[in-house]
Amino acid sequence: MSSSEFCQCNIVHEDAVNRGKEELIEEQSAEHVAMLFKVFGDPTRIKILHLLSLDEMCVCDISTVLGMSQSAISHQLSSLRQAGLVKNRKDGKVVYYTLDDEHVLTILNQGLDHITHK
Amino acid sequence: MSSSEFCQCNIVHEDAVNRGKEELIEEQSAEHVAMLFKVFGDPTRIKILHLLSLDEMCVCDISTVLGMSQSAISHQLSSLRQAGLVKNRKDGKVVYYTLDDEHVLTILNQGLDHITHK
DNA sequence: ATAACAATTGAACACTTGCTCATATATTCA
DNA sequence: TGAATATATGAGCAAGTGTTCAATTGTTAT
Repeated sequence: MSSSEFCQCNIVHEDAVNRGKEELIEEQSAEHVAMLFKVFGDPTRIKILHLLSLDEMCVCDISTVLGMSQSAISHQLSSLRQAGLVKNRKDGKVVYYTLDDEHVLTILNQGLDHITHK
Repeated sequence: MSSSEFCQCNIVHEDAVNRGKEELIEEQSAEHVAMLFKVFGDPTRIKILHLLSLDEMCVCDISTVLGMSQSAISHQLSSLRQAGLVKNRKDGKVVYYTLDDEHVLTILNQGLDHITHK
């Protein structure tokens, strides 16, 4: 019933703590998932993902629709690409972006669903 | 086929842009969803949510399991509470936390699913 | 080759975030 | 009441984020 270096409490619930320690998600997984969600955690990126769920779009189209600089959009697309949420194809000077798979859309919709049914 | 103030491109795809503008997610919704995902976008909060999916836990238990200060955990629980992801009940000096609904767990699992099947 | 141009990239900067430390609040018990 | 203690909160700070601005890359057309 002793306390740890991190907690001055005397009444740690041992069974809950032990079970927690056993089944604790791996550090690596926690960071990986957090990184994934972090990418969804910006309104500009949400709007981009939503747009790409409608149709393939080039950088210029997206920046026009969102009323933001092409550079800002390009930076965000870079994040989305790195996170594996979008992919692109090049046609001449123009680069077209699409969602990488529908799993991405599922997560987005889950979020939209959560905020509307609350 | 003209450019806007935000984009120097000459070849905007009008139909894609118009459709995008029509169906564009509302600013408010985009920010709301982003805020939700942002809360999932931290490894500590992921671990807390995962722990709470196993069992109700008090602040002290969580800080013991995660090896983090009680203050740090309390701050994070405050974020989670504000986002409506967890709720608490008070029993004497001890405050027990649980997930607010299983919708929260669904989103978390969706994320875990995504990173493992990739 | 040279100009034009869609997209990318890097640096800089304001702003946000997650922790620590110190303090406050609230409940229990002597 | 006063001491002990579980949790919450506020200030401060190092690290991270999203935008802008300037410069670069890679492709097309003259």
